[in-house]
Amino acid sequence: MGAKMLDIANRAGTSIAAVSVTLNGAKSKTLGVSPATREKILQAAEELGYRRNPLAGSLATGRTHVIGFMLPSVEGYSDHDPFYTLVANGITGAASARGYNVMLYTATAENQGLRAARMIDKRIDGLVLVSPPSSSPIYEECERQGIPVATILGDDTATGPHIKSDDYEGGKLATNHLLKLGHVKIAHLHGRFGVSTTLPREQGYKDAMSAAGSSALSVPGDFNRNTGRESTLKLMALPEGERPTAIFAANDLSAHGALDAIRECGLESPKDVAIVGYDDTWYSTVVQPTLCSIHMGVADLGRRAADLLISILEGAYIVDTHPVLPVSLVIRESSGSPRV
Amino acid sequence: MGAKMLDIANRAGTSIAAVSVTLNGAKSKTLGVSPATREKILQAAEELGYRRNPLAGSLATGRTHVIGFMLPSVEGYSDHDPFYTLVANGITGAASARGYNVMLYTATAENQGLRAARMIDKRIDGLVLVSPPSSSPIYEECERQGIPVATILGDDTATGPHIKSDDYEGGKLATNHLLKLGHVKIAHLHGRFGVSTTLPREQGYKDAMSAAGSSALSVPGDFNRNTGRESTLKLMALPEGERPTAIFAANDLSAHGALDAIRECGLESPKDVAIVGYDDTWYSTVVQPTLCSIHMGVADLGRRAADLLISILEGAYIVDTHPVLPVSLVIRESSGSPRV
DNA sequence: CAGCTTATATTAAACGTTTAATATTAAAAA
DNA sequence: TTTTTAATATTAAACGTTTAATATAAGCTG
Repeated sequence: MGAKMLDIANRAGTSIAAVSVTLNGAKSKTLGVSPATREKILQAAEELGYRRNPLAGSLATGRTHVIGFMLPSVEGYSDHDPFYTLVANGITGAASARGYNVMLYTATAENQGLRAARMIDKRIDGLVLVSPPSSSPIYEECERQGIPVATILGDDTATGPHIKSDDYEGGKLATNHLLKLGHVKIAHLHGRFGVSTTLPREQGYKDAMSAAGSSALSVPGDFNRNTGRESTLKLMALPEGERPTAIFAANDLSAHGALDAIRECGLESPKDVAIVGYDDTWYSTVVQPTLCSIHMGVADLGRRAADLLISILEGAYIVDTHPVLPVSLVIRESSGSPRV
Repeated sequence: MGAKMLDIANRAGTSIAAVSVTLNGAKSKTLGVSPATREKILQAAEELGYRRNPLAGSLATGRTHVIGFMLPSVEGYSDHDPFYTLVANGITGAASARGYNVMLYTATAENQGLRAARMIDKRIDGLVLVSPPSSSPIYEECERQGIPVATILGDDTATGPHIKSDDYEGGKLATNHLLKLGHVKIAHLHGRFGVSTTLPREQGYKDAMSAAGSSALSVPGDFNRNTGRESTLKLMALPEGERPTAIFAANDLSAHGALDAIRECGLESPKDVAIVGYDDTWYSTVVQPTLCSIHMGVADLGRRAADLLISILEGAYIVDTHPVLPVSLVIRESSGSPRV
């Protein structure tokens, strides 16, 4: 139906090769096109309303100009978390700015292995993974297929590029904020073990505490609301004097659970207990009191990952394949700080 | 690198055509393969670890087995709304169950027209659009390219399949719930005009009110939190006796704004004003009080759209191209109803 | 057994690009 | 003028499938 290169070549009175080189960047070392023919070809293309067929191009070059984006399979959780929408937007934005398309995959129990392999087969040039399980078979599969993988927020044991947020600094930032507000007994509601962000955030907290001469108190958490609530209930049950007056939670969701617990105990935040969360998710502004949180530019993670991946695909020399993106403190009601 | 059909043909001592027919469904009318050769081919494929190259297949057939999914461009809004993640999950789920992949696009101001066309070019078999502007150039472009478009929650003027939720019934359901709780003065915070869900929801509200012999009162809204807040402030300023004791908001976000306003007036929900929202978004459970809302199975919208689209692509006879998915009422604190 | 039909196979032409290997022409150098 | 180099072009072979058009052999029918 649509015009193809042959049609253009015929109309312009040239060869297909000249058309190919003219219409796309000259890849050939030995082929030059004179300004005159170039002009004829461009005009013919214009007149015929030529549209390149990317499929044919991909078959010939082995490059699809498509990168994959695999959503993790945290059942009934990823579903509702705005986090991934943000990452997705970052990825599609950066990709489309560089002329790439994005293929969306959802990881499920079955497709962790072979299914994924089949889906990926030759269809994408590279893959972006978000906080994958540390030993996903997808890595091997991509290596076999020669597809670079950029990982966001996973273990950085992987060979490919790895984008993460400065969790250690975030932990410090949150803790120092509470310390500066005069709190001494600050508890930390830590994240799920096995998730790469958990330890650095806790370490930042510990270092800030010991630098201030306060003793640290970490309590169990797993990033979920209810676990945050339960751990906080235990904290609130501590005898007066030992009870923390502030809590730094490893994410907003568990901070939210902490707020539940505080309310249940007849206490009030930030008056009785100050809270700082982590992620600055959208619901930080929905919760009552609004949640003071560490912001980590989620969309930037996606943008950066896509950008890095594409640079690698295009053979650029990469200075830093393991960037650590900066975090910032977003002050809201729950920390009891006067707005700055 | 990997084995191709030619390699299999050589090893099995047959022709490429036999391999193609054996390994994929027999499309040819005139080609049969005996059980014996079939077996040889399958074994050779197994031994060589054959993987089909979908690109080459697509080039030959003109079918990619990829459907597109375009996120709308509502700046700074779609970013944060878990709604689209749910839709996306529904789509990828249904697509992958039927052997299709999903290409993710983000609509932006520039790519509404030509950019989108370029991106789509030959890469996808069909497209799913979510609440697109009623006269998007994308429709024309897809028509030109012969690509069917399934629309979720848009105007159903489009020729293609259209999946929507039963907004009229939802409006009725919400209103009847409040009526049954004894409310007489119930206001409706309507949605943005021009969005297809706005009018039916309002009509359902009006019909339920008039059936109950109450008079309707619709106030301006646009699905946003602050507008919901402002309209509600005006409602609360009405003289006692005229002030509504309940509000049905066209979505959860504006319901949330209504809660803001109620709190600002020193009132309390549900004690002073009962609220029912719409969408049953994730933050319905985050807000205080938790938000009674109409649930519309967002993931189902995506699932159904993908399913319908693929059926059309595969030439199935479609009974209902404009399904209306059922809604349900999710009772939570803000309506002041005892849990059922 | 000639003449059909059916089952089973192969050939070769697409699909629309890219690009290495040549070929031709023109300009510069000797 | 002849030779060398550079610029500009074409040819044709990939890339890996699908499928229409044939071909061959075997099994029936009368």
